[in-house]
Amino acid sequence: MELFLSTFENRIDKKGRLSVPAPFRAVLERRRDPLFLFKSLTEPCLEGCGAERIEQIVDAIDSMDSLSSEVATLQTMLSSAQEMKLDAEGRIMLSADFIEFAELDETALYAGIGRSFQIWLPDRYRSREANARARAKTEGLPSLRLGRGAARSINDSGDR
Amino acid sequence: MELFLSTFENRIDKKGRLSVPAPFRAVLERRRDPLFLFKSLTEPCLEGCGAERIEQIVDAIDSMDSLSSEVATLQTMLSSAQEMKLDAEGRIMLSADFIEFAELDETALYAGIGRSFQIWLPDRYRSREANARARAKTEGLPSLRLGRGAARSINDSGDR
DNA sequence: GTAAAACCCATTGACGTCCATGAAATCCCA
DNA sequence: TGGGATTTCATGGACGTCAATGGGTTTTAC
Repeated sequence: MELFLSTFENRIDKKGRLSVPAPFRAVLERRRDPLFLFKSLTEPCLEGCGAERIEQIVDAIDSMDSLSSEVATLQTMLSSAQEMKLDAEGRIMLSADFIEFAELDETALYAGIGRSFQIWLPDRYRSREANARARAKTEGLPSLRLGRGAARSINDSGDR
Repeated sequence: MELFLSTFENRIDKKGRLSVPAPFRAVLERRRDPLFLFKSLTEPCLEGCGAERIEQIVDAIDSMDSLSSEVATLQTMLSSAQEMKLDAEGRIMLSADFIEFAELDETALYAGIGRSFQIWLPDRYRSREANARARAKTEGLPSLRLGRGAARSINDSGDR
């Protein structure tokens, strides 16, 4: 498995240490990829990704008009990004800044969303999830195209 | 990692000394690169980078119309640039000119933004960051299409 | 001769490393 | 197939190292 999937809830100890779920660690180790965390721009959660995504942001900034507000936005992402070193037990140390931003207390919820994952206050994540499902019922589903160009409806999407 | 990322807050002591964050020092040392600081053209902060980036600016100016006002503006950056010597503890001495320009007092905030970093008055930086986040919420994110083959909107920047 | 800058050393507190514990899942063998 | 043994994983604490900081002393410049 090379994707971040499923959700996990782990405790944050007094020193701010948090175990990375073993399946996520396996993904990072296989890719030989360091782990980066940064503050989400739009939601009260942390985002986790590999170095590749960080480099894309850097390259994007260099190619843009450095006076634009978009650049300022992207720079905000970079300046909140930290390379997280895992200790021998597979834990990361969350800075006070990160904990405060995501309003975490004693437990954190990892939500794998494919090529990256998020870290949430568990209750907040669940209420967001409930909202998303409710929206899907009332507003219908967003369009989802799977595979190359094939326009499939979601319901008859084959699984892998 | 050869990029400047994350933020750090360090004190400026009575003698005007300021520690460079250890991760930033590591980047410069690995590249055997001296550190340059210059006044930002657009914001009340200092910009820090290695010699390589200074040379890029020089080259860019050389390729422009030397009579244009843009060149005069860019030359302002160069004329404010100073090579910073680190003492044995990894500190730099900020000139009174730099301190006044960025309106620094007792603490300075380093903000890593990829190939360079900035030095801000902490409160001023945080309010600017809050603005960027508010903008991201209302105006949406800069389009960054990630992943293989997906059309990268940002100027389909190639690699570095 | 004076002031500023470079150099050297001490302190402290945060962070990384190492080790111990306990729980849960898996494996193995009867 | 059940039960015991082993491994994996999450968690907690102790300790050592290094970065940040502050102060003192020597050297340099004017």
